[in-house]
Amino acid sequence: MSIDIKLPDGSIRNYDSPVTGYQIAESIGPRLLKDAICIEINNTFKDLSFSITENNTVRIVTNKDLDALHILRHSSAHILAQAVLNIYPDAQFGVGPSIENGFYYDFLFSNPIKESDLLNIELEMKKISKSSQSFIRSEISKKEAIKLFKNQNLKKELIESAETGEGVGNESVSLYTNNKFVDLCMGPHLPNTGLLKHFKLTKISGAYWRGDEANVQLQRIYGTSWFTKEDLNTYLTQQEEAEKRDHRKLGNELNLFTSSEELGSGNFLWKPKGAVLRDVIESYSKRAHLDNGYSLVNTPHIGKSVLWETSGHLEHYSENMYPPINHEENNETYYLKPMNCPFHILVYKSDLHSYKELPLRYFEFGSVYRYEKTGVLHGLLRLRGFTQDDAHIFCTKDQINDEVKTLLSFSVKLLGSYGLTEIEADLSTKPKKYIGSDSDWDNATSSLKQSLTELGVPYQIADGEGAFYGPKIDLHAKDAIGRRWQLSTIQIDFAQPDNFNIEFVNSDNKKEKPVMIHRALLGSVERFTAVLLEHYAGNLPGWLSPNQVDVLTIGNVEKYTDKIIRDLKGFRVTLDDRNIRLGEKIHNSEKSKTPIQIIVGEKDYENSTMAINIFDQDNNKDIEYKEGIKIVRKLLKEPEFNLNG
RNA sequence: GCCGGAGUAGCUCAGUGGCAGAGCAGCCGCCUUGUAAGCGGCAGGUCAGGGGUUCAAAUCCCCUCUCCGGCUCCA
Repeated sequence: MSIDIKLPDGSIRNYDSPVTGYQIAESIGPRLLKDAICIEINNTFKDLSFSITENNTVRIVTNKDLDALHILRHSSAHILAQAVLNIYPDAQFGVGPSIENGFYYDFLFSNPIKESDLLNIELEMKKISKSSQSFIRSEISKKEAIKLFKNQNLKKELIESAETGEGVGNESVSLYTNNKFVDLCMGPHLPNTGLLKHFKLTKISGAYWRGDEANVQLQRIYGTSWFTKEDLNTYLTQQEEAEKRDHRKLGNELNLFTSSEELGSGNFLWKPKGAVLRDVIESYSKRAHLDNGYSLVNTPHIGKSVLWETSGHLEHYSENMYPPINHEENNETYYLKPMNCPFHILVYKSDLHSYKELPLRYFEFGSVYRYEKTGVLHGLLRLRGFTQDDAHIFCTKDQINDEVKTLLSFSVKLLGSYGLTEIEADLSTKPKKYIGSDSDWDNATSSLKQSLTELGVPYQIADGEGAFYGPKIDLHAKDAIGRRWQLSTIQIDFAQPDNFNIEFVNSDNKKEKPVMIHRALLGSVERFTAVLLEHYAGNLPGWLSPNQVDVLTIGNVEKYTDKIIRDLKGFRVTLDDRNIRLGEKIHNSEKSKTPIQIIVGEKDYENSTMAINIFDQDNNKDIEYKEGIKIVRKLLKEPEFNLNG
């Protein structure tokens, strides 16, 4: 008996049945055998030792393959657990998958371990790696498995709960053994532990058992693992690069914003330079809105409780709302607003509307307050008080299609103006619990889908992730180092028009309910500022930079600098005419990340020239005056916003 | 909210039970300065806040606040 094995290049090799991945790799070449990690067969990955008994197509996965990294990291997690159990024999171990860039394993220790213990665990892992232990797969019955893991309650629970996954099948369970360490696992694994060479344990954290807040909290150890030293170093360098871009660090260094223990968590104070940056960001967006069919509205920060009862916020969202503000004398209760929509609806309701007016688009930079759990707060990215570039569009059902399409294109253009040009979308569809008719949902969802397709925005479907009152699109932007940030959200709402009973008069002179579209494009101004800072690593483009030009003098050229500052009126220019060396002035200017330095001395005054240093470019000396001013103005020009361009 | 780590001058940080420190920034002088930090001096502290242990606490213990890394959450 023999079997034919077809390889990805189309060639067919004949073997005596059964044949393993090892044997196939070996028959092709010693180099391949050395690099082989596992095999892919019928779209699943199997160990090299897996025995193939029938004709099939087989791919040898090598350490050059992206899929192999996943295997490496999964095996790294096993070795981590093995090391931990060697050092802490009474530790309980839970689950340990591979994740992006690395792996983790969850443990329950009798005494919590500390970050400083990681080094010791890492050394133990290195020992295991050096001894090159083979990973051997076996299957035993559930009953036997429970006996085997009699001292491991977490493992027992995994086996007993009988969910498939983590090596648990219906009747039997799959195990992997290396040396004396046994773990439940579907595999596949590296051929042996010796292939784990370039790794690092990175952090330690808490994690709920099986992801449920009600369960015991385990200690999770994270690590990263790679096939080559270069890859590991590249990753670690990238991490450092990301740290340098941290907006909290930059915000402090560049004097943009600050927090205070006395102020309380989740809110920031904007210092003069930061406030300028905010204002530039907001002004640009506001102009774009006003030029494209939006009306500006303005609404307060608090509203009476009846408003939040009508909107359903008190029923559905109260956990995230600040506690009520009671005015006992007047027997009134107010709430800080967690969203702007009820106020915009009140604006809508204050007039009678004709179908001829629709769509009506109300826009506001609305500050909202949400009582987020302390642990989730994160710089400007997750706050308790923040400002949405919020708008609510009131339109007819027939107008949804056009509105969404315009909106998407508006958002992509707007984000692009700030320099975020790589946009991807998530389309969230009908959840289990929802209101409104199925046909409304279907129509709205297909409108969203159609707009994404027509505008060529790549998207994924987030099945069942929509809000209970309507489907939505979230836009994500990729930054300069490839991170994905959620920014815009476009949400169709069938509920609020009902809750507030808002209407318009249609062409038959009948009252009809409009549909509402909620949308925030930058998301929150605070969060957006943080994303821009991280995207540009603090080196903001000229038009956004809080300070645009530093004029640095050599000697006394007051008349000349007066003229320069006059000719750059309207731009944000700072003069440094102190009696210190030029090198120091340049150093200070660079440190503050000012994009342009104009340097002038007496020679320049006499010749009517200037030197211009531009961020990230070669320096230019002896530029003729008018030419220099022209260059600077051009560099600082804000991008044009043209929706149809 | 939960687990773990941390909080020392405006900023970055050193200081593990025995006198509160450095660099930068600030202020005052000197240097007249042409492409990434001239020189000298002065000033700056509730060691996050409160309680405890100790002859003695920035340091050890407890509580609170704030921050950091995660988990959970983000209708």
